[in-house]
Amino acid sequence: MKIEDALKSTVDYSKSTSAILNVMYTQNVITDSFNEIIKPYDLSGEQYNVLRILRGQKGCPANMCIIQERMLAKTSNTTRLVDKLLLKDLVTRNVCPENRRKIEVLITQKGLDLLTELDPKVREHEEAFAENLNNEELEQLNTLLEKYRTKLI
Amino acid sequence: MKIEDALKSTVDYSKSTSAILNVMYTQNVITDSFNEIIKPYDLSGEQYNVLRILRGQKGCPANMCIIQERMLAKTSNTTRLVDKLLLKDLVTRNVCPENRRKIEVLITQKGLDLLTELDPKVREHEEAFAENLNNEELEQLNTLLEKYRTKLI
DNA sequence: ACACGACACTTGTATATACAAATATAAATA
DNA sequence: TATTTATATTTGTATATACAAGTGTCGTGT
Repeated sequence: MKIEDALKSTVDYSKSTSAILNVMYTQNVITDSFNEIIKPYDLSGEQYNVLRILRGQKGCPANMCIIQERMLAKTSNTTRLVDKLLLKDLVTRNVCPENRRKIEVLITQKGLDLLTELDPKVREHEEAFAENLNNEELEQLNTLLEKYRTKLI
Repeated sequence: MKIEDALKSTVDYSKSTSAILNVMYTQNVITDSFNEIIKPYDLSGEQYNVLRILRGQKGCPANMCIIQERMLAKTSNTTRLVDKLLLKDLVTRNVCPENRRKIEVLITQKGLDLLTELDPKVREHEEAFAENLNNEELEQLNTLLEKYRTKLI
């Protein structure tokens, strides 16, 4: 569906405007659909994202800075996200003994089990969108988005 | 920059995963850069979006439903967004006399003037991203995103 | 050793997102 | 006409985003 129809616009947008709106709107569609998946698990999308980052550490503890720079939204508040995960026993949190400014965050077995349970559903979600394109188109989309967001100076 | 580098991932993602993350991350880059533009005007991105929708009505009042369905994020709370705009005298709000369930929201001259001032900056913002692609690529990106988000049943 | 600036994280406040429940009005139906 | 159902909007609560200010710790230079 054209972006103009999705947003019920009566006028056509320029290609530049369409591109911005297409990215923004597509992200909203993806997020809405992803929220459907994790809703039963009492987990927010950002909390899931943090858990994924922690699992990616493969046992090596992550401090707040590392989590922050791997998150999609660079400005979200990692402290409070980890707080929520801590309350659910999905992570542990300890002051780093070598550098007391840092915090060591680790995913618990309960957290890992939750991710394992979600894995097939998340994969299905990704595939559902990817299947709308053939392999070449999917590659093109990735290349174009990487190029599109390039900040020149 | 590849999405793996942007998110400091040590492993490569599948094309399906990359696509999701590319859309999400690109949206964040766009939003962050747009927020820079409107920050001096004491306006949030969503508030700007509502003002744009109201201007698009060309004098015809919009009710909450109309605003909602034209917004990028369908689940945002229109009532409270309009509240904020009302406090800044950027819109007016009245109960519709024909159907007292509905609310007639109109942009004020002050709101129109603000948009006029922002127009060149917003256009520049759109162009800055669009310039990373040539005309054919930009069209491709739009087509691919429209195709990508298609929900099949 | 001490002061100073940098670093890592936390806290506070405002706004926005997400979802459910509540309210008010209009339309449909018995 | 009275009751129910649908529509339009508001309100409440929890979470997340955005940004600024605050706290504690470390590293460096004197």
